[in-house]
Amino acid sequence: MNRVKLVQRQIKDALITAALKAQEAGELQITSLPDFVLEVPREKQHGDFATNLAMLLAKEAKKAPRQIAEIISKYFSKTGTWVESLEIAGPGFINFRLDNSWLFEVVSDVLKEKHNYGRSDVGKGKKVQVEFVSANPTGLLHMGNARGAALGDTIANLLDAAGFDVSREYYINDAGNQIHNFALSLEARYLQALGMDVPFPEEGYHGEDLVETVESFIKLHGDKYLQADSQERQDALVKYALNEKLSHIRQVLHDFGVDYDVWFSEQSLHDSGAIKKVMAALQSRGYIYEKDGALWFKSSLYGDEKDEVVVRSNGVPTYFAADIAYHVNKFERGFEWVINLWGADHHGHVARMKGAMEALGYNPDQLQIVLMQLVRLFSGGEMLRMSKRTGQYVTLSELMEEVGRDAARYFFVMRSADSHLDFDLDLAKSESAENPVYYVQYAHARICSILRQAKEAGVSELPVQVNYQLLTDPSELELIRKVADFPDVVAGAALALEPHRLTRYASELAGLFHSFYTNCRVLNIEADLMAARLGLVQAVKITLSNLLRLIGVTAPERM
RNA sequence: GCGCCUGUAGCUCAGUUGGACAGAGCAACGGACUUCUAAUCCGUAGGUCGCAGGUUCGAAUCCUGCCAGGCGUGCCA
Repeated sequence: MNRVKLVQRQIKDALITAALKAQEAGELQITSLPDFVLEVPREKQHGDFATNLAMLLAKEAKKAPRQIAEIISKYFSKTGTWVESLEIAGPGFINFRLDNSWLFEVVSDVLKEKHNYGRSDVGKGKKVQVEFVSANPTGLLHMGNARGAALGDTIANLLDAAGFDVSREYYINDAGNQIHNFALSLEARYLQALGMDVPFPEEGYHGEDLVETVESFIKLHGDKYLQADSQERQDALVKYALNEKLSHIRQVLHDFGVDYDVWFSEQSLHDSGAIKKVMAALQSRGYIYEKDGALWFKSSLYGDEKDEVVVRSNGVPTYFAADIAYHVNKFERGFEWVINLWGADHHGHVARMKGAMEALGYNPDQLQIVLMQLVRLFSGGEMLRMSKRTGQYVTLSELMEEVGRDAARYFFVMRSADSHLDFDLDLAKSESAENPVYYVQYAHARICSILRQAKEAGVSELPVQVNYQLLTDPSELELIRKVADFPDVVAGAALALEPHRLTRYASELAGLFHSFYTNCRVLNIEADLMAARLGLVQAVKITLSNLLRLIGVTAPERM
């Protein structure tokens, strides 16, 4: 259990005891205690913690909140808590001021836990799956995919740190219409490359990368497929290109720091009969009907605007049908929490997907879709227009070349998923104060520099007993307080699936360190104080590096 | 038309289950380097929380209506 939680629980217990005593004494007319909060006030003057208990009791006890607060504090016993003093303030808050000693135990905790500091077991080993990116293997990864990669991977890291059993998965759309278009595009490029004047399909993939794919195909097979049957030619091209595209995607994501546990093929759902099976199940439960020669799922029962086709009149299942089978497969594999990251342009798909799960007897609440809004790229103050259809877009590998992996990952995680992301290329690559990534990394580098010099001076080993009571400067205490919050920040961000809380916390922690750094010297001071500060600085280093690892950003030793 | 997301300081955005005078970074202005990295720190200034109602001890947060922007509304994925 982390220190903050421990301290909070002690105060809450003491509050409950106080309220019950007041009730027994007949001073409070209540039958039950509300779910009150003990929170950290925004204003430092309001103490270390504050509770709204008295205000929540006002109605039932038929007394003014401040009066109730008086009664509760009269019966409040400080023994067994860190509370030094308490006061009644504002409309009826009870504010608590704590003895700073509890903070010093945090430093020892961090030094003991090292790279495990921040981890918790709130997930209780529950099996959770995060599916993200899942870009069509017909082209290169664009900015939307990049944001998905950074967010998805960080969410998975967070869940892992919060004690879930996490699996990362990539769904390969290697079936359906887009593969057909892919085949036609490849064939056209192939024939063009061999000197034939054939038109390029309107709905095809116009990207230059396909020309290169076909060139390497020709290097391998020459004009062997020029005379071949069109179907045979397309099959050979698609097989080759899918493989090439997928290994490329896998490599780029790996370079971005993202590695998957499972790559799941859509085609396998067609081949295994899983789609047919799940359609039959829906049909027998009465959720399917036929209209205009096609089979429809009654998604309008689940808040969808209208019903959705699952099997086209030509007998071919739609993407939606495959997706239903895919999600059934996920639940069959025993995942208790299934998380998907989708672009906001797929939001229309959410209601029917959850509806299909409900129709099949699964709990739709166990399927959670995180929607991310679109990314806009800015350079020189101008927005870069992008179009996937014409193949004109900035790819993930280009972005990494341009701004580096650290800045890219940090920037994508910085904003909450449901806000539009304006990605400023100039800012991301600027090596200056404006760049938030460097601000955080710099704090880590500064600490490493201190520790290097401590080592050279032969003072890096902390004595067995360090007297942290010597840390009394406000900048020291605030810094420790922030370090103490880390486990809760991680657990909270994990459960809410909100990785952007990490970057926010990162800049706060780094900021407090930089203030401490200007206020307090660490080296060449009195030995006992130096030991205490070295301990603190090491604890901050551990916290920063654990934090940056979650975001997928490096913690440099020098800058 | 309908559905989802967004609207908070000049700009980019936080604001966790409703809590005390609404926060940060950048930009602007003024300061701080003979001592552990100035990619830093300290300070000043800046807001009718899109608009109008409602719910309550209390609303940026919940409800209703309206306005603006994005996305969706395919037998595409």
